[in-house]
Amino acid sequence: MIEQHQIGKVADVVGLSLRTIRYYEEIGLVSPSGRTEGGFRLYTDPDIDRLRLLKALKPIGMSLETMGEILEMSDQLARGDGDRTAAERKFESALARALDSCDRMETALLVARQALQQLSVPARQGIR
Amino acid sequence: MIEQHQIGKVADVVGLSLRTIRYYEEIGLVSPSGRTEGGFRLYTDPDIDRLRLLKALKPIGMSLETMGEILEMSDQLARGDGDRTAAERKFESALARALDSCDRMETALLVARQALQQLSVPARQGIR
DNA sequence: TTGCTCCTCACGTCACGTGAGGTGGC
DNA sequence: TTGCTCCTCACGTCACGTGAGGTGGC
Repeated sequence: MIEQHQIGKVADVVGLSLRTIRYYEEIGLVSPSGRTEGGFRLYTDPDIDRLRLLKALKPIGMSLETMGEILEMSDQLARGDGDRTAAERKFESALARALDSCDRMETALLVARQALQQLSVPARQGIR
Repeated sequence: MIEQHQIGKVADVVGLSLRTIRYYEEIGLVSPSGRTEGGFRLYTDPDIDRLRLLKALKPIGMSLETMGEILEMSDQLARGDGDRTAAERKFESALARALDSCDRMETALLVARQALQQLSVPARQGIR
């Protein structure tokens, strides 16, 4: 029997808020695989993996729309429909752009650290 | 004579949009040092430095409110008013928290890169 | 005088946060 | 039966984007 989890537990293990998880469903990113009789959302492990991916990609400043496209392409490749090589190319290029975002973020982080250093140095001089 | 720059040039050299610069003024973060007769904003080099700092700290996910506090404390220390040691302590702790944000961002970036790698590996297997 | 740059509203958007009021399930 | 967890609206918020309609300045 497949393990089903309620939204609260999912939020806990993935590290997203209930609202965020519901919002991702609202915009069509991740829907629960089922519901209880009373309407409680039930998530399977693959559902949780999708949420984990979104949570992981969030910090690089990717829009939810772009993330949705990546998820969709990944699904399509996994199912194996459509034009394989064309789909593969699109997917690879999307991943490449995502990795570029990571690099830009890395640089931005460096700049931020330098700015913070610059800030603390003159302040110290003013005191001592 | 002090160099004055119009908002468009400032936006260009700093890398922020006109709207963003105006918004930062709206919420009290950075105001132009002057205006022309006709109402055009005029920025001096120190104004531009403040904007540069904001631009640099943005990627670490700090709220504009927090950045405002850092700017304010830095100003206060530069002017040298208030309780010096208390102000210094507050400022140092704010900077320390900012550097912590950088570290967390660094970790998040690592997780993002790993997630992207995981994504591309099974996709390739499905094709070959 | 013609363009380009700037101005102030003011509504729209993205990604949620935060109650309000109500029900499900061990 | 009592709590805790979940549900669906629906309005609020943060950090801007995006016109609309109008004026300034080399």
